[in-house]
Amino acid sequence: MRIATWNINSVRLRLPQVFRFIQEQKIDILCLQETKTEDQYFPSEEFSKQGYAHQYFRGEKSYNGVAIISKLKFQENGYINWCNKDDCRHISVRFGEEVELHNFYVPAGGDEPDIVINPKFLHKIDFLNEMKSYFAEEKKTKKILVGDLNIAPLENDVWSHKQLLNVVSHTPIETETLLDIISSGDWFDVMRSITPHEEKLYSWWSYRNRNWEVSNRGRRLDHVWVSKKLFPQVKSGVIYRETRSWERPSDHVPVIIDIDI
DNA sequence: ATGGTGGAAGGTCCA
Repeated sequence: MRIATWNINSVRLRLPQVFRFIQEQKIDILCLQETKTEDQYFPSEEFSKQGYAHQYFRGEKSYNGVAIISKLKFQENGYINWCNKDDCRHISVRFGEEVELHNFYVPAGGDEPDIVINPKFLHKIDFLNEMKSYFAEEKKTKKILVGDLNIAPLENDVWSHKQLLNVVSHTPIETETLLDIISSGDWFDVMRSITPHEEKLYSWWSYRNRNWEVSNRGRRLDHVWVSKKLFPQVKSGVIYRETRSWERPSDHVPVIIDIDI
């Protein structure tokens, strides 16, 4: 089974890229973030025609929005309004032999990494703390967690650890909290579990850098985690960099895993 | 220290 996660930054604008990706890469389950559209405008029929009949999505106008589209049948598991906000940052489904799949879009957090003066950063930290208590509680269920977590937790998840230490996405309070969620929830960070920590890994390159490929100032903001007992079933994982060179690309690229389920 | 670009809007907010 092939599962992918991709922050698409408008699913309607980039529908052709999504189709190209899921066809070429033979994706079974695709998790999208930043769909940026209300449910009534989600391109549901178009996905059905491509063979992805099973869908669960939750969006709003202009901002946020998550979707799971699948060739395989699943049951809707629901969603959580983290931080008591109905802002469409999470959905989950159950498929196969009782496997839970969570799709997250964690708040970006604004520019200023200070919870006192920046409410967006406070929201991000609160969101992470809620994730931590939620996943630390129940570890028996087999789980997969994917999404744009808007944090690059390790030194080689950014182009310059030193220069980004005070930049939102790589500050100690964020990276430490994210690593804490991973360890207290018995998660495996798939891409890092199969890649030496000395090796740079990025899934996002800013639009503001015109020559993104040459400057290569990326960050690993997009993640796939699996619960400990599922990890032996993971066969491969890849960050699919190619899409960043496509016409009118998203600033994020997909992360793909193959897992025996 | 600043600004650079892109999306949904049709203001500006957000990333």
